[in-house]
Amino acid sequence: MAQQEPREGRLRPARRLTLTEDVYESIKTLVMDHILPPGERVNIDALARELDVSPTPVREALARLEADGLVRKRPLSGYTTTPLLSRAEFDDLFDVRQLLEGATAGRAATHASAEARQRISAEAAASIDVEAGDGYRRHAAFTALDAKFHDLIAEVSGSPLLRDTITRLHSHLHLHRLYFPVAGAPDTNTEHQRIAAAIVAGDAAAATEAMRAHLSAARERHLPAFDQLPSPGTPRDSA
Amino acid sequence: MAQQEPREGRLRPARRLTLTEDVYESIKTLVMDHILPPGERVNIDALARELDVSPTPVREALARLEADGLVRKRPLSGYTTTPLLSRAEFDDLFDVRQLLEGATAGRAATHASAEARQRISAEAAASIDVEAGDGYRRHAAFTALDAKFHDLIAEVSGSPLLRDTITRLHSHLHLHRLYFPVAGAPDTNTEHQRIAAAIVAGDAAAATEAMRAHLSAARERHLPAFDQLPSPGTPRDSA
DNA sequence: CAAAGCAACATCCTATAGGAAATAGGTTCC
DNA sequence: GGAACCTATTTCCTATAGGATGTTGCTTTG
Repeated sequence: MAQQEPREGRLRPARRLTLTEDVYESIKTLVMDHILPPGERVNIDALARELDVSPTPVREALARLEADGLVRKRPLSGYTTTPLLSRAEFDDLFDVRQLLEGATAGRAATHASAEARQRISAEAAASIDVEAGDGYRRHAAFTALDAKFHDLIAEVSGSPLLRDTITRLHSHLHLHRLYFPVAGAPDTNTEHQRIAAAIVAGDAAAATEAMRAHLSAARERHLPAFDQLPSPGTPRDSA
Repeated sequence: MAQQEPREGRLRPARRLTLTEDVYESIKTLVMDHILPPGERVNIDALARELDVSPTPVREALARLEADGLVRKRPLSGYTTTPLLSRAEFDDLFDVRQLLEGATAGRAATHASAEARQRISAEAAASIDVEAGDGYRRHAAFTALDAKFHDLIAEVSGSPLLRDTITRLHSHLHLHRLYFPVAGAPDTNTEHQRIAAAIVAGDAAAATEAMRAHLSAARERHLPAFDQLPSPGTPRDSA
């Protein structure tokens, strides 16, 4: 077969050694940017053609994405992208985040090394100047920075399992899908700095409280998304 | 090709509609029962021959298992089963369990319906009479019952996401792999009943405390596993 | 005797082909 | 006019083949 040809691959960033890995990231991006709309059916062959690979790695990537909860698979009907968060799922997500991330903040205040505290402090300060670019780019950059800050705290908490558990929630991906226009960036930065200060000071109780308050405020900020969209969380028939 | 032949499949319980699903469960069982030893390389082709299917569904099932954390994939070297829990990972697991399952117990005490409280109470009582069979069978049955009890509380907690998060820890699978001989079954049942009583009484604080105490005690019961095995958690070189 | 280089092997990774089931549309009957 | 049935198409699911790469063992040289 002619598989040794260079082939003008469409989107393939750097060929990380395995095609499946690249395909996995590509599909994740497609889901995030609504190029694959929520609740829509995913055609494996079409996706393979689009990415210019064979269906096999696509299938493998989708299996991983299913375990991540980003797509669902109905036995003989194919894959569909996960619908947007319903209001109940949204509240559930933030309840769990408060539990998990409140714990990471508290642990970070206790366990973090001096160098780690430095990094957190720097990260909280750096996220102020995200003001360039249009609406979407700005939102994407802000979301990425927010995710980085939260992951940094989880990393420093000293519990790899807790960090993995939080990562698997894919909070920022779901929020990004749910709500495009960003609001309250200054508030977010202020809250981040308050969390960082508590961690640097080594006050576990204060760090936990600051994180929980931050998530509570973030939850309120995202709430309008449910009013402006036609019906963000109407569950498709999943018989 | 001759793929429409009935084919005397070796282990294929009921053909749940998709081969991949069955293969997934089969491999999970193989990992649990040490037929695939911890830290060992997994040969895709050999596994496919063993299960009498083509490599494709095996590959797809392994991708899901990797997302679950039961196997690891090194880019061009193949899959390996996850090593047994190290002492640090073991402690980490129970820390996270205390956090998560303490919360489910508390929520269950508050949110559960009357019917749900009934089920929990019955389940805690039923798990007493697990005494038949040889060592391994007895252990497997006990592990399954314990998992069922914990999942029941998670289900009743009213947070689907929290339940999924706990399920993804695969606590019982890891413990099962780590430690074959079971000990302290009566203690476990007593502790379960204490948790159930607190939930039935609707005392959230007591339920949380009972769950955390139970997990703390269970952690102590499992601890000898690290003394008797040669080197349960020695991390293989993972360069 | 040890270390580096080379060659053979095994294994993974990707691509393609074909059968089976579900879905959608049109037609016919009541 | 509506509903049920049938047919055609699309899509998924499984199987097989071949190229590329990593690994291992052996040989050779310093």
